[in-house]
Amino acid sequence: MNLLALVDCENFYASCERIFRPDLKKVPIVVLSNNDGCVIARSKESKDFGIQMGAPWFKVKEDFLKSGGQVFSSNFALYGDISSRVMNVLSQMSKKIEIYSIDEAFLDLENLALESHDAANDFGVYCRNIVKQWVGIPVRIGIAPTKTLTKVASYLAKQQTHHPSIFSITNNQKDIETALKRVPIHQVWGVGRRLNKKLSDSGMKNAYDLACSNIPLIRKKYSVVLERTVRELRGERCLAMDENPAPKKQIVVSRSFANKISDLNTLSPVVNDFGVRACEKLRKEGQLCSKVGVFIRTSPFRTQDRQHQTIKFYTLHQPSDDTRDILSGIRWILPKIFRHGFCYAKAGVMLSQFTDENVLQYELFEQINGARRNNQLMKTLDKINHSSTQVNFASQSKIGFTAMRRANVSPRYTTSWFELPTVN
DNA sequence: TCTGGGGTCCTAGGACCC
DNA sequence: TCTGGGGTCCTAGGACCC
Repeated sequence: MNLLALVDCENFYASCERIFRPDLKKVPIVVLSNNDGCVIARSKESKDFGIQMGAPWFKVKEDFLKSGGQVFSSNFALYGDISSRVMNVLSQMSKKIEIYSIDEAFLDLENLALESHDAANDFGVYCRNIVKQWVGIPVRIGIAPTKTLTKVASYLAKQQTHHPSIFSITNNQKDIETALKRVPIHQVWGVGRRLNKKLSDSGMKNAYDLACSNIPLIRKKYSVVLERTVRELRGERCLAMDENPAPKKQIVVSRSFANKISDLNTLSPVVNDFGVRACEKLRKEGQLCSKVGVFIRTSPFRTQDRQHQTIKFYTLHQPSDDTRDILSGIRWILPKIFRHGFCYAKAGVMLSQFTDENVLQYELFEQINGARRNNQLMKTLDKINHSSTQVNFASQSKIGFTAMRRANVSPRYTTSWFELPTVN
C-alpha cells in the first residue's frame, strides 16, 4: 500500500521557545508577529484560555498576562534553525520528503510497505518519539493515500483523546468514508472562507459531502483546483510529492510601520531599504528580475481615516540582480504613487519576472562586461554584509527594521555565539 | 496608541499575431 | 442585412496556504 505521511510540528513557534525554557512546560505561551502586532502562535494552554489566532495583541494583552501567560516576540532566527533540525531528522525516515512549510513536511512511505493501521501507527509513534528526543519538538502525524487525506488524518489526530497526535487512513473506501464524515467542510485543505460559504450554502456539511459531489459540476461552477481536492478526498492522487522546490517566482519584502508615515521624505528611505533586502534575497536565489513593484497602503483598521492603497510596477531594460537597478526603479515609482494627506501604515517591494542568472540575454548596445562588473560589486557587498549590515546605500534607511517593536524577543540560542544558553 | 509577512495557482479579459 | 478563426502572452484580481 502506497501511503504518505504529513508531519506537522505542534504549536511550532511556542514549542521552539519551550525547548530552552523547560520551566514554561505548562505555562500558556503566545508568539507575536513583527512589531508585536498580533498573535501568530499559541501553545495549547493559550488556545484553551481562548486566545484566537491573529488576535491583536493590545486587545488580549492584559487578560493574558494577568492569568500568568508568557509572551514572546517572533524570533525567526531560532525557528528557522529548529525547523531545519526537524527536517534533517525526517529526511532520515524516508527517501522522499517534501518540506512544505517551516513546520510541515510530507513523507512518502512507499518503501516502508505499511499494510495495516497498526503498521502505519507504529511508524507514526516511532517518528514522533525520535523527533521529540533528538530535537525537542512534538509532532503530529497524519498517514493516508493522498496529501489532502493526510491533512484529514492530521485533523482527526488532533481530535483524539487517546493515542493523541497520530492517525492513519488506509486505502480502503470504507475507511476513507468514515474519516471524511467526521471532518467539517471548512477543515478541508483548499477550502477557505469563501468556498466554505458557497459550499455550505449549497448544502454540504462535511468532507464526505464534498467528496460525493459531481466532478464536472464542481469544475464548471468552481475550478480545477477544487476538482483536484474532490478527487484527492476520494483517494485519487492529484498532488504529487515535490522534492525539489521550484525556484521562486516572486520575492516580497514588506513591513507595517511602528509609526504611520505621511511624507515622502520619510517613506522613501524605508522603501529603499526593503528594495535592498529584496535584492539580497534575489542574489541568494541566483536569479535576475525584470520587474520591480512598490505598494503602499493606509491602515484598513483606522476606518475614520481616508484610505489609499496602490501598487505600481517598473520594467527594467534588462534583467538584473544589481541593487542600484532596483533602487532606480523604486525611485521612479514611489513619487508617482505617493499621495499627500494620507497616513501610510505599510509598504513593500516586490520583485518578479525572473530569469536564471546564467542565461542572461545582453542588450545589443550595452557594454558586454557592464553587468558582470556590477555583479562582482554586489557579490563583494553581500560578503561584507554577510552577518550584519555594515555597508549601506545612501538612499537606504538604517532604521527601517530596527524601528520594529520586539519587546519580548528570546535569545538566538542556536545561531549566535553571544546568545548561547548557559547551564548553571 | 496598538491589527503580520510571504508565497502559490487559476481565471477572465485585453492586446496582439498570423 | 452582411466583417473569421485560432492562438499566445500579459495583467489584474480572486482564492487559498502557512
